[in-house]
Amino acid sequence: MDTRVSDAELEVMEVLWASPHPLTATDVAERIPSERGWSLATVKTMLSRLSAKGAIRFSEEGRRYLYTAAIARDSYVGRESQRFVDQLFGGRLSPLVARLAEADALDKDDIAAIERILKELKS
Amino acid sequence: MDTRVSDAELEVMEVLWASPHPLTATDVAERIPSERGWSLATVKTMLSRLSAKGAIRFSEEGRRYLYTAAIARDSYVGRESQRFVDQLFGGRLSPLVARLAEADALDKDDIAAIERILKELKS
DNA sequence: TCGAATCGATTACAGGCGTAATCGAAAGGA
DNA sequence: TCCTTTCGATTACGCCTGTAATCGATTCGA
Repeated sequence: MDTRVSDAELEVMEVLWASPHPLTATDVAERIPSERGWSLATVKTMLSRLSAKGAIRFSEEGRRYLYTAAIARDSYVGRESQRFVDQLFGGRLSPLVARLAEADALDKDDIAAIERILKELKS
Repeated sequence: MDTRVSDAELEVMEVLWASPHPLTATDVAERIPSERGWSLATVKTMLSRLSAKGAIRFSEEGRRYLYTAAIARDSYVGRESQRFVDQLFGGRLSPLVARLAEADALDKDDIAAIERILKELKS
């Protein structure tokens, strides 16, 4: 349903989403960007909490668990995006675009990509 | 700096941002959407916390305080938007647009508005 | 065989958040 | 002059988060 994950938990989700196959806790820890500076224990806590909230699943492989994401990145990100524009922009995307445009946060490529998407939409 | 406010606190900020003049705690409480169902005490807690984090200011009017936002909505929203696209879309807006487009979250008007903004940008 | 390493589970602990109730001081009404 | 109301400040309290340490069980290496 509307499972939400914290910022730190999201880091773990990204690792699982990026992997084509299930990962052990150690595997996950190894793939967490080192800037995070997490201990293995911390990663294990995240995995437990994510299991508890149903965002990931695991199967047992001997004494170890193999974790996989239980929700798709696309749908998670879609829900969060909707939520975001609802909360700050009354559900409309254009004010967000305007805000980022003013802040020079859009480069040529990004702009071109957006235009392509919109053109496609209208056809 | 990078003051962040919680969802509930944001509700209070919106009230202050929407008012052309300072408001007392009671004024704020009256303007909070009633679906929230907050008691006056809750609103006062929010005001204290927001003051503590520097998001709002107050001046004393007799025994009461008159509150005003200390940060502009525009800049707050700008920072949060940047943060959001950085976190979920690697800093690019187009994947967000794509995601919302797929979810049919864009209506004709919104699309037209976005196109206008982009056209303006390129000129 | 036996100590070391490793596993997931449990516990820890401070700070933030949502949602108030209570408190002492002041002001206002009768 | 009191009692009531109202103000901001302080306290409450349970859940979530970030960041682990510890524990009992198992496995692995020597």
